[in-house]
Amino acid sequence: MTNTFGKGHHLHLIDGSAFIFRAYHALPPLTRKSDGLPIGAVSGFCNMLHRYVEGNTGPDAPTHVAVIFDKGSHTFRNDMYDLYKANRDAMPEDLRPQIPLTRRATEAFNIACKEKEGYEADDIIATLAVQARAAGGRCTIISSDKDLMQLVGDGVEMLDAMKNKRIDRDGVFEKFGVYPERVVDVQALAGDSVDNVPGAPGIGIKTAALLINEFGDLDALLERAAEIKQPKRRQTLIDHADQIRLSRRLVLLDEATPLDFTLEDLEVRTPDPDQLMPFLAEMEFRTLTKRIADQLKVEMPEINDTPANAPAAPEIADVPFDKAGYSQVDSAEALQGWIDQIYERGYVAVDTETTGLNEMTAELVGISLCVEPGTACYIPLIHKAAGSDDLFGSDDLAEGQMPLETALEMLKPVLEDESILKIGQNMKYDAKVFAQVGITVAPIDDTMLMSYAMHGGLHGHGMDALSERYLGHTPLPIKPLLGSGKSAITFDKVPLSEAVPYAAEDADVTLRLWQQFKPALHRAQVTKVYETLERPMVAVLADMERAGIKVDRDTLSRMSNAFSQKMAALEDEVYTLVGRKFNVGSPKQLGEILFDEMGLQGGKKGKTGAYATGADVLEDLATEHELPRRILDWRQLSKLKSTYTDALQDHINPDTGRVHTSYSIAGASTGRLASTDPNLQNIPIRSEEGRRIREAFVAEEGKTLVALDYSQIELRILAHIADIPALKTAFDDGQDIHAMTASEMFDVPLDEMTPEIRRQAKAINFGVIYGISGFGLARNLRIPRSEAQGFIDRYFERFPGIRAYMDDTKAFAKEHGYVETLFGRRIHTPNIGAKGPQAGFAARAAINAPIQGTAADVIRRAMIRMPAAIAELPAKMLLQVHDELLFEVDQGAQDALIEAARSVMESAADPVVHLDVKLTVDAGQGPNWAVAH
DNA sequence: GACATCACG
DNA sequence: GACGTACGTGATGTCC
Repeated sequence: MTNTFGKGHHLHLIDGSAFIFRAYHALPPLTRKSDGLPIGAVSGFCNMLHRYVEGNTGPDAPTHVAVIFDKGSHTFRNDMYDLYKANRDAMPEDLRPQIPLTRRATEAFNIACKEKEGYEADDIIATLAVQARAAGGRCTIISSDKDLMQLVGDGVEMLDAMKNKRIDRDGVFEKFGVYPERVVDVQALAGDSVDNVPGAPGIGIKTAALLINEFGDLDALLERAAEIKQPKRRQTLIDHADQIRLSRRLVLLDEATPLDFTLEDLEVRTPDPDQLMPFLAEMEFRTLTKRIADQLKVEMPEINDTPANAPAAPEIADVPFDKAGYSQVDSAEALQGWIDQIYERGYVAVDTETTGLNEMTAELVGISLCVEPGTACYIPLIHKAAGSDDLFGSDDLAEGQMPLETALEMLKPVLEDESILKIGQNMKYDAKVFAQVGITVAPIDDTMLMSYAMHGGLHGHGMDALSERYLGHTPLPIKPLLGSGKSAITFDKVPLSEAVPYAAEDADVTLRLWQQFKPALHRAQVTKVYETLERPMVAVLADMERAGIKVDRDTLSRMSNAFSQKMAALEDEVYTLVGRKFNVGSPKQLGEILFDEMGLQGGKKGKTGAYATGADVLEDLATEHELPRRILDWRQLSKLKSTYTDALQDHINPDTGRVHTSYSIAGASTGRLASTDPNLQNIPIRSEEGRRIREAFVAEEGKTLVALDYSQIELRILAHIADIPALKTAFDDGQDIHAMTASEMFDVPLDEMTPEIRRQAKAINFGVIYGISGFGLARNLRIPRSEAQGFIDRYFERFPGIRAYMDDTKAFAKEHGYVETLFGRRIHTPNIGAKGPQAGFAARAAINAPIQGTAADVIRRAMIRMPAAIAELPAKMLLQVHDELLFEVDQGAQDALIEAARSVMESAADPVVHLDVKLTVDAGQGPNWAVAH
């Protein structure tokens, strides 16, 4: 029988989540030998538990112990403040399936394992610690989390297990400058960027402690804030009193969490070999199993991690590609066999076949699965029987297919199962296809994105290229199956005898790439980049693309007609000026007319022997003759009509009435997204005529478009990376950065600044980002090269950090073959050591990449956090344009959306990177994009 | 399919 | 001392 917990008893409370994360990050991504299941965190966790149990001897040993876990992501703190922990990076997806295993591990060690839905582990810990103290016993909290320090004192201590350091009241004072009972007051003022507790802006722990010690406690401080001597500090506290009180409620732990167990239930129990040994053997931890078996003096259990027991782990190179291993699934029984295999392994490579490349209109035709190299299947679902598509033929389905609904019903639980990792190549495509049939695929891994994280800048990341490069195998091409041109067919018309080997092979290739990339990711030190910047984008972008944006066909159509008329008029004028008709859209014909027939000067032929007739050339010629200006006007209209008013109409989805772009995550080498089909990242804005096209991008009835864009993000990042104090100060003071540069460069006081001088300085600022050269600047500003070089020299003189950054970056690229963003994204620069003009290109690209890439990383982080931050609002994120996010929101909720989204965007770098320069976000709203931007 | 041109950040 | 150059994208039309 157990005694009532009380004097003489000693309770240990282990912060389980802290153990897990420490284990996960301390170890390389180990996988279970028999089947590749990610198991690194479980391994580390077990070792830590074991070490903990071993260390519990002597008079100070605990009499009671429990490991406490978090449960659920939504807690009562989110109800108080929806941005609480909103800037947390999502849990790595290879960690998620390991969480339940750490619970099992705890139980296997015969240690109590507690959690409660809607509460953080910290609250349970607080409740138990207070109970133990009230009962007259002692309590040690095994954690280094500063949020728990408020509990210390009167029998409660903390123990940092890694440093083996005990923290008592004096230890807390050392950390916070106050004793435990005032810790929440200090935290409320200082805030916490990790948990996104706002606090008071500009006040850190030191200042907070100073204030609390002076006034006694937080309530007294807020009440008597007017007495604070420093004016700025005084105003901050007065302005943010509510926010500070909210922060205190967020950091204050709930010491009365309702629990369905008592302290007595936590009494220390000795390990039970019959529970522990089978678990360790199942995890295939050889060393640990042996050690514990010896200590418990029991027999070492057999561990079956050999290929005989483990069909999934043969060496990749050993298994040849052979279609004999590819089967067609034609029945529920056969599919169930595959599903059983998937559950045994915990992962599966998936690929979908559809009727087209556009996920919004394409129909699901079949699904392929692979759980082991060389063994894959294809589940055809709606392939048509041969000849069924004849003009008067039937629409019969081919033989040997199971019903679509049955297959989806069976696969849905697998594809949505938290503990089953779904592996794909370009998973955004497959995720969208599955979303169309009501299946939310998660968790996922994506071989295309793994390659992008490791090999960005080196080569493309399409499956065929990856397979050839990393598997030495050329996958079956799709062309012979579908044909080309007018006679091309869709995949549902492909005979099953050809479809099965093609589709199954794709899943096979994907799985093999994954087995190779998964450990390689860690070796290349880009696991973090992949986990935090690549993989989470898949779901975010899939949702945005599926949402689409409403485009008003009538507006476009009317504009198109107007453009046509203007173009026709311009054409007549052009023909009169030239004296005959010709194709105005042909640069070749135009060049010959301008320079050969009319004899205008300045004609330059490019490498193909044709005259250049670009806008810059025509702009120069416009002073000599009327024709170039007409051509320029015509070209502008032609561009707007063909690319925008006409093409955009063809992209309006008939079902949704909206335009759905597709973003490539792995397209641009710097980390930027690219938008295609249609490209919605280059909708006109710079010219007044073009800008009107944005009027056709409208909000749905009763809604409003909201646009938020980062102000000068690349220059701010440059100021941080190159460490330019003058730029930093200017940004922090909200100055006009180009005017400030001009003033500094040309010794003109700000109040005497002219637009012309400012324009030149602006060009220089941008030039710096692009890897400035005298030639390039001269051409851009249309000034002599020597003058441009003079500007650059002066710029370097005024901001010496810039030149150092450029030189350092080039040297780094030469030495390593890549450059890095602040978040660790690597952009390879294979041409950096080349001879000739190539080297110049590569050097400028290397200088630009960390700046452009860091900005891209920042907005990616904002986008990844955005869904959670706006979950409670009637709003959707629709588009990203490099430094801008566009939302659609119910009328009335605009201001709430702007507040939430701006907060996410402005703090997107936190807590991984602390920028010396603050990021600011401008917001606009309106019925259409022209107004909102 | 290459090239020139031009739309965006 | 000469070389040729601003960074990153995608779509369209011409021409071969």
